[in-house]
Amino acid sequence: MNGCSDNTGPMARTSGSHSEITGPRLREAAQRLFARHGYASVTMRQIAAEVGVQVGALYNYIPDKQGLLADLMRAHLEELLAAWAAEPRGEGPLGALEAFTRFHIRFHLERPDAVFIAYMELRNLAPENFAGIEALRKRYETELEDILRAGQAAGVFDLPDTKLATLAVIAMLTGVTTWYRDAGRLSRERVAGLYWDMVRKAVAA
Amino acid sequence: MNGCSDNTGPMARTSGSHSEITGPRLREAAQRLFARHGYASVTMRQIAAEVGVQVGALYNYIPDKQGLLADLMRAHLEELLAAWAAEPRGEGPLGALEAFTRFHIRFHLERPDAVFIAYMELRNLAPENFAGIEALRKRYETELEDILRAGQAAGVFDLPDTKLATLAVIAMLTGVTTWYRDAGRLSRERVAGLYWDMVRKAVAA
DNA sequence: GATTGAAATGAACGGCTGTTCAGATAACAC
DNA sequence: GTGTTATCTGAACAGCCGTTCATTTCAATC
Repeated sequence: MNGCSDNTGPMARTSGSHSEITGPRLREAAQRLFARHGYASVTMRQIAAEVGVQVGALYNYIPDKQGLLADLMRAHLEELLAAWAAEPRGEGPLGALEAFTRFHIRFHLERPDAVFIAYMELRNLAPENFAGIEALRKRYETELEDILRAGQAAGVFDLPDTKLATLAVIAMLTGVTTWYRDAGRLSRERVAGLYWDMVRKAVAA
Repeated sequence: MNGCSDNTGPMARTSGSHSEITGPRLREAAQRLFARHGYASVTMRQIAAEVGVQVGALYNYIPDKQGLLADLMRAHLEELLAAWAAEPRGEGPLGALEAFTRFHIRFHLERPDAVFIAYMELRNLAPENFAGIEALRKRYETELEDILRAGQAAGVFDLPDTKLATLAVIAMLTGVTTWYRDAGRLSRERVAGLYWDMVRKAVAA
């Protein structure tokens, strides 16, 4: 009689095994809430309510709140690196830079919550978690830096300081997540094209 | 016998009037702690300890924690607008854009804590505070947008979407605060120059 | 030297925090 | 139909949260 999402009465596992349901739902709820209100402001009870479960049940899936945050960030960054690794590049440094630009904007606009967390909650990571996650972030940065360096070496780009240019381009591109809305006047492809215009000109020789 | 900073014994006002000292010190401590650990993670007791005072004393200077955050952000943004209003502009849209670029980087690098708070703690503002502060932020954005629009009209810039270009440039410039360190290899002037090179090329006709 | 009032103390308030765990429940294996 | 095991409940824990306030302290004023 009680459906899976009918929590009007006391129960433990109402129908079928929930282990494969609750785990993902927990991560989705936490991601949404962390992005919306910030890690420190979100309580485990809020997350539990969103999942439709009591607080204690969450600890069947996570070691603690801090571990949950670290897992979310690590998963996001690893997905980012894997997706970029699988992304087709254009020809030469210019083609690679265009591929990176369009990929970065597309990937980030598809995961606003995960992006928000990855950029805003670094300071809430315990030191032992911070190191590994910062390393992943660095690896992604290096992907762009390599492209810029290759273009500089080939004389296609004019960048007096490759490292600074890397950070400037990434900051500019990531900024799109702070204002873009699906209901806005610009499509994602149009936005990516406009950003690519600016990036191309900014690094051009 | 008891110095001002000697808090080994019970006392209320050990020497001189503290009202003109404690207020600013409270704001400085809060700004530093909010920037470092995030608004939600910082407790009033931490702030009080930093000031060298008991918790209750803080409430002689602020209405509540939320009001403290709002005051810090409003003060920062008003200072930003006032400083830009007093900044000498170069000639024409290109000169104005260079002035804005160099001003933005200089101003932001001089106040890393305030900048961090202004960009990261917006979601921790109560709705009634958010509206006013968002309006100030918008006013600053408009300053850059006006420059770009003027340059576009004059044919000096080539910007298919002025609004998007505004947000892209601001994001790129503000990003400098996330990596710049005084002990690094680049001076602030050098950094501003390198960013100006990229901005100039990115918007160029 | 007595009075005043700003400023700080120290303790208290109710409520919320992350986390734990014994016990209840229901799906599954046999 | 019995036993096992994964899963969840419900309650509890100790501790911290923002905020308040009666009281104390002391520079300034008369």
